[in-house]
Amino acid sequence: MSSSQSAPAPAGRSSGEQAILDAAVRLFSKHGFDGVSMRTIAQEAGVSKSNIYHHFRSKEELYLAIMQSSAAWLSELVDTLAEGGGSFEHRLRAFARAHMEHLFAHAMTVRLLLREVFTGGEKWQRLLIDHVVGDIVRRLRAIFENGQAEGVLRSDLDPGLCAMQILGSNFFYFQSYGMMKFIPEVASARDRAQYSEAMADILLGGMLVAPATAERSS
Amino acid sequence: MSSSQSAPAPAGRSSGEQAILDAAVRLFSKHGFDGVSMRTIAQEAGVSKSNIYHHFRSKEELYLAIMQSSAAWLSELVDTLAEGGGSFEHRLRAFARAHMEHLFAHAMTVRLLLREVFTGGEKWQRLLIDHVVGDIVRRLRAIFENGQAEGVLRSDLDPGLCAMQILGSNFFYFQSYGMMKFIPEVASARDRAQYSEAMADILLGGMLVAPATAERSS
DNA sequence: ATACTGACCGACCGGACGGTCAGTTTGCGA
DNA sequence: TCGCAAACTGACCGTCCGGTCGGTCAGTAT
Repeated sequence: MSSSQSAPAPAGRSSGEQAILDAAVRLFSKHGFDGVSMRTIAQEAGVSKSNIYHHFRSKEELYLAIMQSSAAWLSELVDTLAEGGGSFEHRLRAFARAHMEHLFAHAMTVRLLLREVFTGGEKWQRLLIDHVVGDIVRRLRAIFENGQAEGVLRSDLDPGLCAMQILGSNFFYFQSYGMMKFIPEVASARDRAQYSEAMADILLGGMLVAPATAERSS
Repeated sequence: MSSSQSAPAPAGRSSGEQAILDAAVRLFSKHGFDGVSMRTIAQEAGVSKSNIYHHFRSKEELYLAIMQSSAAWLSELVDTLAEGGGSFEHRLRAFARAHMEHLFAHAMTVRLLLREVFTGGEKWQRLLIDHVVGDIVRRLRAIFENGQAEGVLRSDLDPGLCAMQILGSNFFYFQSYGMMKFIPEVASARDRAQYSEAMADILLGGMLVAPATAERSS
């Protein structure tokens, strides 16, 4: 859990610069922008504070660089999420499971971006959505639209809304994972794969024992 | 949206102290602990910085006081969430809708606590769970257990896991609300009541058009 | 009048903050 | 081997931070 989880190195980065980026990602994802000082980053990276300013104009620019490369990196990884074929149900289960693994495998980066997506300013939200979130939503939505075209998915459902259900379930699980062990009522959900499977069961088949094709009443 | 959203005033609080608490809740919920200075709070509350230290020993204690009263306050409000009777389906829909309204009606307080629940230390998580989150989970779980006892809810589902689905959906919606307008694919979900209804439709009846009672396969 | 209290304030403290700058080291092509 | 740019450093700057201190003032019980 120590070395390799960070953004790519597109241009030739000096070892020092890379150390700075690694330390910054680690610290910012844990404590947020305001909770990390340049001195701490420098110390953690094993370089002088001045050296950071040699590579980055300001704290904001460093943060920006991290966010951008993280976003770009995650965006590429999203490509691997929904590459499979098979039935609608199989594709949806595969996507949900892959997305869940994806979140935990790159937890640091995800947490970093999540903070900005949920509490950041509009400009950041737009950027992140355009480059990361949008891709995921679009891909997932496509699965649901295909499902409707195949006649397998209920035609009265909004595909975008279905996508929200899957993503919401996964993101909430990801965010809650650390504290789930303190809630005995849901402690059984600590296994990711098991949870993902159960979630798909519910979303696909519903909760009711006698499925009356769910008439919608106000 | 200006005056009354804050914790209760259990003991006789001076107008100054209440102003401090109000300002602190507003600022902390927006910018987090590290993003707010005592000077800003004092200015926003219309009192001197020293006055804050007359009422609270330190910044941490002020934050603590806010979190505790917010948690206690929300905990009381939860009582109103699931007071109804009726069928399982009706109770679940009512809870989901009430919880959703609850989140948005007290957005500031919710955001304040959410930050600590998701990214705070273990001690804070335990406290918040014991006093707020636990209640909600337990209440919701009870609904599902009743549903199983009535034979309406599928017996192979874990009630705690079902609760996670409802809560996850609502919390994710709440957190994403600000940025949903930027994602055209889900822009149709901007209406809370409509979303809540659609979510309940999916969770209750499932997504598939031919419900085969969802055999679970690995 | 006296003594005491809680609410409140302006001035101030040491230290940490983001950021700058003059200068040294290092890697590398000519 | 020289030269030069890039990498890197330590000392330093002004500002803001959380927190303290001495003191004012209205109210109030004696």
